[in-house]
Amino acid sequence: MKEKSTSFDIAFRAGVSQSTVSRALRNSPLVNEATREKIQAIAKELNYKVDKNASSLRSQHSDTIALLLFEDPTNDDSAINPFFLSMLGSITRACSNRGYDLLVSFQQASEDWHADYEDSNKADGLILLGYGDYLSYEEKLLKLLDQETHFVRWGAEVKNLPLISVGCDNFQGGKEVADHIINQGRKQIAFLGTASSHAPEFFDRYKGYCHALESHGLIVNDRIQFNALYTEDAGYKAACELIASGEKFDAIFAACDLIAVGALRALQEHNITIPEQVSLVGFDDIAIASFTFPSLTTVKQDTQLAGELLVETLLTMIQGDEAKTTLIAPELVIRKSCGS
Amino acid sequence: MKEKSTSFDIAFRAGVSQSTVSRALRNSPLVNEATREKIQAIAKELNYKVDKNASSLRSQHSDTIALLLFEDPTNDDSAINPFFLSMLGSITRACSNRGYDLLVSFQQASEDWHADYEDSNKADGLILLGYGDYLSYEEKLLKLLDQETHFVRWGAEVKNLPLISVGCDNFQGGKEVADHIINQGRKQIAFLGTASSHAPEFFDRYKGYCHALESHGLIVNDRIQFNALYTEDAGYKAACELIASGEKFDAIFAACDLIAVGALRALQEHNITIPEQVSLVGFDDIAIASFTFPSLTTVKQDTQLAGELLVETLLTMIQGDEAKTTLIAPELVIRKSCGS
DNA sequence: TAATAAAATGTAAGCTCTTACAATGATTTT
DNA sequence: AAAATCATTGTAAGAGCTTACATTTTATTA
Repeated sequence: MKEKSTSFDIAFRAGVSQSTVSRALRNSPLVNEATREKIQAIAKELNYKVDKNASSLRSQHSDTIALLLFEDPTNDDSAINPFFLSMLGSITRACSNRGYDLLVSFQQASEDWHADYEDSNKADGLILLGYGDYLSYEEKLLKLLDQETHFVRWGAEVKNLPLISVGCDNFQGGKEVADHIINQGRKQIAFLGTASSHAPEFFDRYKGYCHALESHGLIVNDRIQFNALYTEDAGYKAACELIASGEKFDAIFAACDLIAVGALRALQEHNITIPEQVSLVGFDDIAIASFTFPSLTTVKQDTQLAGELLVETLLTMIQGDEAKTTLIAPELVIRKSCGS
Repeated sequence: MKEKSTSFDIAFRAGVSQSTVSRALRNSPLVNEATREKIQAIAKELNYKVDKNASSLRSQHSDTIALLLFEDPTNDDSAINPFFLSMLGSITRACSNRGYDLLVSFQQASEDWHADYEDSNKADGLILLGYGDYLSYEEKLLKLLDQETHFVRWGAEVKNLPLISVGCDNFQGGKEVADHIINQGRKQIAFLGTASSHAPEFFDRYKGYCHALESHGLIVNDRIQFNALYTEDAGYKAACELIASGEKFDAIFAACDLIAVGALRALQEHNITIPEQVSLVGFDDIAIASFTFPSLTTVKQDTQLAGELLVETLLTMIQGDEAKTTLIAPELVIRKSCGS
């Protein structure tokens, strides 16, 4: 690299002190307008940019936030759930709109990700993203809390921890799905996902589904509930198990679109027609959902809004203000897979 | 935040000088093993992390790279082409495998993105990503070159600029597509994309297509070539124009999958059957491609490899070694949309 | 016109590390 | 036993900025 100029070079050329340069470049009201313009002109001419490291070191904040995306360890490192990719996109935009830089990093929940970004002053705060088996890293969250690290999570609330998060109203979403299916006259609605707090989002969707069933006088049948986590493959397998079980079912509620897509494949391979014989509904509304055949009825989570909110909430915390957990309203998107 | 400990605190507790702490924490061979272990233990106990800003400032490198993703300005800020999202994922992984942090940022080609990241020492180098109308920012690339900034681009080579890039062999990909379609007996193959150097990738695909046509004794017919850039909407519109033109065609080569998906929609709305009446082929192999109905024949670009290569190449340059431009082999993925 | 207030600039400390260089003690060589 | 070598540690100088505080200049008021 060529020799870089420093604020001293600018100061020398402008005939002022270095501190005045520093102030001028940050548009401090303390400096005379003429002086400031002169300094900024010289800076531009020399291609000068304030050194981020020096600046952050001195001021003790980096105007940077770090996004930690937790990957599904069962997933062989290739595809990331498109839903999170979409979140990533909106978070990136939200940051840039606010003049913040964004550090992105993929993590395994099991690894030593906590205690890194903010402690080393790489970032002023963290966003934690991923379908969360928060149980498996509750201990790390506690440490984060203990260190007074600023962070927000995407996802469900965690029982009795005072965590700030932004999430979708999964219970409501699950309820709307089940209501809709029931209103279409289906009675045996299988659930593909997980009814355990290891996947709190799925669990909440499941609870909403149960609630709807019960309020329509239907009973929840365990024998048509099969476990599946996050991936298309898992969905495929769960659906195969469901079919093989011999249990009757006339609808499937998949806990996320990827699972639904896998289930769709399984159903088609078994020549089960959708929506005639079986209704299928997913959750997330990833791009793929509108292209499957038949197109997939699902629940849209507004990722654009979610990204904004996550960043907004985190910045509030960084500023030292009180932030609170927000719930985003889900939106049922009706397509062909449930015989609209 | 709580009071953070510094290397001096560690030094005090360990009864050594601060410089020894600094060495110990970076596993310098200069320090005695017993001393090092003691220091590292204390550091761990105090939750100490080396301050990234101080470290980068002093050493003049940040072990960080910046990814600039150029958005299509015609796109109203919502969706990013899934292909690039996939690249983003693989780049993130490649960085983290090498212990580098990654700064991600979306940019409009028109804006003042150059001269920022490396000049301010935020990053040691840049990766430029996006379907590139490099003409529109040639001037900025020149400035980057002039400033001796380290950067790699994803995409086609640019005429006579000495730019290092990693790209797909688009010519070859276009050729394979056309060869395949022709071998299936189709003769009037429309092209939806752009035959201009404003979108060099598309142009190369087009040239490959032309080459294949000619080598099979077919002539390239301008009247069934319609402009479309990057988006599904553009693909839809271009296909509509094609249909409205009244020209005969029995196949469509779309310059990217999103265009193909748009074209698919247009064809279906006009009750044109695929692949019976018209074969349809795309490019990129985004996730959606395998879910359309019929599933989309396309050309896969290995994003996993591409990410690795981009990072690898950039790091080579950062180390001061000679790096060279690489071309990735395209792979034709045959599905149902061209009547395999 | 002197006293006071306001605006603009300068001085210097310090943010936390890395690293060249100097110093120490232990070990080996002659 | 003195000289030379090696391993380990310490000393101190920045890297380039921000900011509290001091100072100067200019405008305002009595």
